[in-house]
Amino acid sequence: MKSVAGKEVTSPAPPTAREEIVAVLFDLFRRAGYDGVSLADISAATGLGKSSLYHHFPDGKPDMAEAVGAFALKSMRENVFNPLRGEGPLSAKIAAMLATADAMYEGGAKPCLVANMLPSGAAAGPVRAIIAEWVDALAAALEAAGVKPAAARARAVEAVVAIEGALIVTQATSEPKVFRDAIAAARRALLSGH
Amino acid sequence: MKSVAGKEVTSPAPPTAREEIVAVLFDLFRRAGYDGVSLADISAATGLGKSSLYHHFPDGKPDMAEAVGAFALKSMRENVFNPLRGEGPLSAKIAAMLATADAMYEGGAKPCLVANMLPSGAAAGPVRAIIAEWVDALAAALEAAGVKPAAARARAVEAVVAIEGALIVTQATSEPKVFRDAIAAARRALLSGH
DNA sequence: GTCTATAATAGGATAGAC
DNA sequence: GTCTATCCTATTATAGAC
Repeated sequence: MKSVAGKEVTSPAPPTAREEIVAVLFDLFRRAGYDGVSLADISAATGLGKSSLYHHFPDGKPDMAEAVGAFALKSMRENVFNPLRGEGPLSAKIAAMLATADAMYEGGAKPCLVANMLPSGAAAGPVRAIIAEWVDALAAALEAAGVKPAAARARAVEAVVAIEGALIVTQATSEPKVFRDAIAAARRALLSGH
Repeated sequence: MKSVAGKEVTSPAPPTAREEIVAVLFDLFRRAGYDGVSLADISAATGLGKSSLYHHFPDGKPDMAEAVGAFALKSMRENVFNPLRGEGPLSAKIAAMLATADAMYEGGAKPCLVANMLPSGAAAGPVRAIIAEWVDALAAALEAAGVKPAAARARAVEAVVAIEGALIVTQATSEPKVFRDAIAAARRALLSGH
């Protein structure tokens, strides 16, 4: 059993050492941002010396950020985006997505990697992809349930915006209720008319 | 004429040197976050040597962050929160607030200081106050227009969440439409029933 | 109030042994 | 694959002249 992004998942293959390290890096970068994490921090959190880190990530910190971005994107695809594309009623798919998101962000207690990587510009590709694919997957699910493309896209954007905004406001205020309410509001907005 | 937070404002008194510096610091910190800005960056942006900076901010970078936080809070109070508390119809107050916010964030092109200061924890007091007072001011305006306290607060939080989230998503996607749509949606949500 | 010069430290990165 | 030791640079901060 491995703990990834705050959600327990089972792995088809035993995780490599590198994957274990990346999970630790993910936690560091999403909490403090790229510029807020030093190699000393990483060394302490992983228990590895700097040279060991350079063995796994030859290009150093930027390399680590890319690995974390790819890890986060893969994790979002598997746990959040793909379930939206499956069969079944829209309400079930939305409920599954929101439950997973709630778990990943630990009810708003943990910030979003996307938000905290933005100022540095590190791993910009995966960061952009996470948002873009989230919107795409949501819009596709709404369309599959009969919502017109333009409206589906608008609702999808609004939902992702609400979740990202709620994470910022929850971090700023330490009020988990803000995140809970945002999840509930997103569910209502996404399912209105179903 | 001075340019502050992207919005032209007139000052009752001539701005002190320190205030001019803080305006530059504000721009740096909100773009790159506390950890993404070095004294060398600040020296280059202000044209001042490091010793001059320590003359104005004896405690160094944390001192600068506090000054920027206080500046941002003051700016938000004067330009965003206070207008919400005045007389007049709700629609006018909301319109004024959204127009000012749109100008300050330059249509979503510039990020929010709050979001980018969060990971470091610098200036946490002012950062928290900006969000809390924004919600309070909005809720008060809604209540003054007859909305029940609980509903007013919920709508106020949703509006601030939508704006903060739209700034994140706009930064991530470089799609200014996301921010424009969020402003429009916030206006509709805040005025529903008026 | 600003400058030049200088510390002192932290940060990122590498070499080479095991 | 990990370690110790080392290197170089950036970064923060201070001293003292003007």
